[in-house]
Amino acid sequence: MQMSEGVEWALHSCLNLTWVEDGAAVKANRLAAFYDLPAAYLNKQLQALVRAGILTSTTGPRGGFRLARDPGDITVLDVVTAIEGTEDAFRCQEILRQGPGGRADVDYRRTCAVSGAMRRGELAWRRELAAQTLADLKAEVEGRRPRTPELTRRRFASL
Amino acid sequence: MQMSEGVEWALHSCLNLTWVEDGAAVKANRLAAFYDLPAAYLNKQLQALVRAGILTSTTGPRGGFRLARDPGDITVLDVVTAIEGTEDAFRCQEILRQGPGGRADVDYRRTCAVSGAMRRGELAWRRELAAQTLADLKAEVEGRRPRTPELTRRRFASL
DNA sequence: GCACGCATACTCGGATATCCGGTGTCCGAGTGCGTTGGG
DNA sequence: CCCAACGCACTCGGACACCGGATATCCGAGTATGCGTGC
Repeated sequence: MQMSEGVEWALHSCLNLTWVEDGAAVKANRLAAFYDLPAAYLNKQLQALVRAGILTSTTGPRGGFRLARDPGDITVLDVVTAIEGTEDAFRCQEILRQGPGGRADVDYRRTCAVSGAMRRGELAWRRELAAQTLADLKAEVEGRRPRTPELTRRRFASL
Repeated sequence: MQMSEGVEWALHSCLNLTWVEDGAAVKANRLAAFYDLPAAYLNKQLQALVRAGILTSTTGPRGGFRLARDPGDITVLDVVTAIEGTEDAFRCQEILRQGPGGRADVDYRRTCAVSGAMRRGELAWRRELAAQTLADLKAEVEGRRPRTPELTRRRFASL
């Protein structure tokens, strides 16, 4: 079980977008160059963020990506599910149906004890990720490295 | 991000092992037939449980697998990590190192805010899974379906 | 009758193929900008 | 000088290869059993 590395890229890119001058669109090209990532592949991840309503995209010259809403309204979970999808990591195959007393008309994803235990785990995971917004991360970074906003803008300008 | 289906097999198989007569070993063959699973592949998962110290194996005639310790001392997390491995789903690639002010001598897996957020999420997940033991699941099932122990033993006997 | 040794069948264990989703790349559709020509 | 229309360069968007890990399988190593033989 390993998460797509696109999640890390997406989170950092969204964070960087909180520091650009308000309203300015950033090309996928520059977002990729920021961390020396493959541009075409990062573009694919950004598209997923657009479909999820986290970013908005503009085509043509002076186009690019920008945050679709306030950083305080974007949770870490939003970004993760945009990339990884909404389905749980643990997919109950309902193997109990093949066991003794297994019924075809029972939804074992709800009744199976094993499935329930795993679901509780993922629920805790989601709850924790949903409790943190991009604004929280932004504030944490700025508290630790105050020059980050300026450095970020400068780096984008030089790419 | 999807978990190996072996996790579901392992959890159900361990649960079944809590219901066999004390001290009896069950062949991988029978554990697989219980839910109509591919025997050779389930065997591979059971080996992982043996390496993790959750099961003990005996070769030769009358051999098979049995629980290595009390069901109350086996957590759901133990089984999951035995199959999936101990490393986190989110692997911080430390892309900050390529950004402005990135240092080669800093461990960004500890200092990066994004990495920290993801780590907190997985910690909550682990904590939840570690809070539930096989004994808990066993009790839950027996409370809901009292005839399960008997049915399980009978099914193993008929395979 | 009993004990020992051996052959045997049985089970786990790891090495070996196959398949699928993530990774990486490319070219086409659509659009805003700059230019240029005319009024 | 101002405006409009055109061409163009630019960017996103989705379609197309490639690779590593999960899935699935098989055969060999090791062992407890059961039998046969000798005492």
